[in-house]
Amino acid sequence: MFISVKKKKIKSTAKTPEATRYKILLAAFAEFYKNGFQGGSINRVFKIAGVTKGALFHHFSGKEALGYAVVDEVIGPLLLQRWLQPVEGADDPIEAMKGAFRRYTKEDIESGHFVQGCPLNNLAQEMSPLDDGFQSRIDGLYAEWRRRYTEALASGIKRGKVRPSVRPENAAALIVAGQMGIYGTAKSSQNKQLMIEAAEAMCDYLDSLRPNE
Amino acid sequence: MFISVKKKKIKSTAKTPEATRYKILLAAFAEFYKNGFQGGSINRVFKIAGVTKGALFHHFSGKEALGYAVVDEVIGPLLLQRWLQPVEGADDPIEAMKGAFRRYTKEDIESGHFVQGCPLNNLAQEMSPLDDGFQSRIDGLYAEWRRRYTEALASGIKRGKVRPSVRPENAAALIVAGQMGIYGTAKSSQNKQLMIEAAEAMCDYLDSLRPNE
Amino acid sequence: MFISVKKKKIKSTAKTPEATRYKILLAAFAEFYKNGFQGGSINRVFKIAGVTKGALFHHFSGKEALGYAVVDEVIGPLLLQRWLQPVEGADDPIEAMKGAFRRYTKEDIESGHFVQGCPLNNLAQEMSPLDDGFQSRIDGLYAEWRRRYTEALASGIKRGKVRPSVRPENAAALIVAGQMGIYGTAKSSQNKQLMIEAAEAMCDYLDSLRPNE
Amino acid sequence: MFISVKKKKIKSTAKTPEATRYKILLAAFAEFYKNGFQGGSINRVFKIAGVTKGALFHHFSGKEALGYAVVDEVIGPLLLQRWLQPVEGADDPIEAMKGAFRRYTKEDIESGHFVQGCPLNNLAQEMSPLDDGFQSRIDGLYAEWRRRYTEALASGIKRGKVRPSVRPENAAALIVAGQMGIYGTAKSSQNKQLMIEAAEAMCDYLDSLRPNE
DNA sequence: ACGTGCGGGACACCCCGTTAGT
DNA sequence: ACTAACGGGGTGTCCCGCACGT
Repeated sequence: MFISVKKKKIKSTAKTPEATRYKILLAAFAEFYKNGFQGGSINRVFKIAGVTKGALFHHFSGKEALGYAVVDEVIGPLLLQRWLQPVEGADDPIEAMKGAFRRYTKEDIESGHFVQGCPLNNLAQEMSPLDDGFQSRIDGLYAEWRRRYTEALASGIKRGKVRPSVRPENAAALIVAGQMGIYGTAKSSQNKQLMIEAAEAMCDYLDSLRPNE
Repeated sequence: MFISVKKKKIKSTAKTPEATRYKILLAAFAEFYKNGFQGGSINRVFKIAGVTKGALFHHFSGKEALGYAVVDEVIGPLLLQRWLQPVEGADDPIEAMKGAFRRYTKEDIESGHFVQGCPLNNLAQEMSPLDDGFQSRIDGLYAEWRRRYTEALASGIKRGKVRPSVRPENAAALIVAGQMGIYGTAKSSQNKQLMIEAAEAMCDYLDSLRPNE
Repeated sequence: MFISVKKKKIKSTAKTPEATRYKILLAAFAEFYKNGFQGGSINRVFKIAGVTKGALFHHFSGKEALGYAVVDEVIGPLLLQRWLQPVEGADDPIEAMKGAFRRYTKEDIESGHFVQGCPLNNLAQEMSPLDDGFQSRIDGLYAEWRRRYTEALASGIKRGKVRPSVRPENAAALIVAGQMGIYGTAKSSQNKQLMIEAAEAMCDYLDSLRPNE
Repeated sequence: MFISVKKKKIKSTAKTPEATRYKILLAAFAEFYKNGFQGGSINRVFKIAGVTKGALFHHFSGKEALGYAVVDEVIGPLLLQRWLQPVEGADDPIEAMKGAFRRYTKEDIESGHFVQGCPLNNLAQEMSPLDDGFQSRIDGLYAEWRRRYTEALASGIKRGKVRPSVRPENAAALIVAGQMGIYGTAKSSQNKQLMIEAAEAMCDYLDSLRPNE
């Protein structure tokens, strides 16, 4: 080499902590979504995120903390946006639930995501009995979900949109559980048709909650 | 030592290969039930089974084969006995389903097993997207389950025990999925009351399939 | 934001570099005293000192330099004050040595410090064969100690307070070594009584250096 | 390659568990002797021993267990052979102690081992305050050492070889402690001459225990 | 049919040090 | 003078599976 050009130190150390942290979070979400929490690898997480091990451990104190952050900061907001906001303040809760349900099952079938199931449900099944931190976080999300559906049904009863003999708590419990079951079934069968069938039956069930005219 | 007496090999190796194999299988079932397949440890399995690693690898070619055998030889028969036989040839399928459902949810609540969920569902959620061997075995079991419930509902329609407008395939899909969801919910909430509520709602749904008289 | 008001940097960084440096030094002393140099953690040091890693590396170029500074600036002065000054210019060196010895063994037994041994000895045992920088510093301190005790004994001989057949170098070597050994024994046995016994024997030895009257 | 010669599987898996175990033990002794227990590396141990990590963890459950085994199975016997057996049943305990002392200090000076100190003392200084398992093992060895020296001195008094005014417990405590101190001093000063001087002073002290004739 | 010494790779954690910035 | 993001490498641990023996 003739002329020794001073290597411009690109060295994109970057110092954009929020962005770095979020890259890690998203990579961890994907890793745990695919391989589960126990099967997920921290080494793969930081490689996929394109950061170093040091950066990961700077932002998260360990695998557990990373998992908790995924629940709190990724899965929670996702749940809120997908399933809770659509029924919030809806005039006809049954219609709103069916709408959200049809929309997202369709989306997940088309994108192929359905074979990996619901991220929240996956973590719930794997980690709830093993780790209290996960258990309380996950149960908190489900409880909130049930609470809002219960409210929506109760206010639907008041406005004559839902049959008065329906007990909102029980129905909400079944709706949420059924949803988990449908996603779980679809995942284990890897069968779109089956998902559609179960979704139709769920819509039939929802319709059965309407007042007999 | 003057005379080397051949030690009489009492060595209660016992030569009961079937029993050995079954001990391993049960220990593996318990281990995977508790920690999942990926989180489960072969080392713990053979220690709990009270055999050596060599014995385990003699009977099963590896962790994967052991997992498959657990599905085929432990979980499958369990499923059959618990959920399929009670509705087999029942006069009133809805009553039979409700009966099985009420009985086993009660049992699992009392024994505390409910916090660990359904063994089949656990494996399904964890391994279906990761391993085709598990996926096909598990889906086979669920498919059989749905098939028999579909049949039971169809024959119920013929005998006037089920409303003719019910589509048996869809209803069976929801019943099976709902069951998974209810067990999953109970596991992640660790809440008996919630399990009872959801079970009640499921029974309401089943009643809604009866003919309007 | 229209007008960017410069936040008045109250920021009590305090700009007291000497104080910061000393806090780090003391924390490092404690950490290395407890866990050894290799087992000691820089991360713990700066956390205990209540400063950041950056501050630590600003004042000390690395772990090694920090360790050296602990020897030079903490352990050295401590040694001087405890063991050297009391015999400095003493009329009866044997009495002075016994006095210092009795006083500090008593103090360390009462405070419980004796179970952690002598900071200098600890570092000496761990690091002398591994690192020349430590070795020369530590040996320097011991050499100074022996030198002063040798002098004290020699001048004691001149003044008739010490038996002339005593070779001051050898006796000083044993006194210093014995002291190390006694602290080491006490530390590994965690036994006060043993420390007292050995200290008594040491005092007997010192008395044996007096002239036979 | 024309003729595919079946590679004779030399594969010296060997299956000589005792030999393997002992190789690991010796390598661990050397590693911990040189770098201390905390600074010592399991990775280096099994590489030096010429075995694999699997073999190491088959024979020892972890670093701690390996360290304990080094104390029990290497250092203990060494201590016994070097310092305890020579005074066992000796007619003149003082002569026997001086003999052992002169012999081994000479050996260690010539071999150069003295710069690494006494293996037992090293571990004692490092680990006694940090780990109860080490502490009790090490203290056990020292206690045994003191016990036997105490006995030897007591029986020496009876036989007129030791001055009756000597308190055997105290003297034994100082002898053992002094020995530790001398080895420690030699190690930290890396100075042969100093070791000889201190050893001479120790012999003088031992002579001072004889009856005044 | 079963026991065990052993192989080697992956994992989570934690460490010390650097550097761009304030 | 001091901060925090970040770089990587090393550590002890544990795991699954093999192969030789009995």
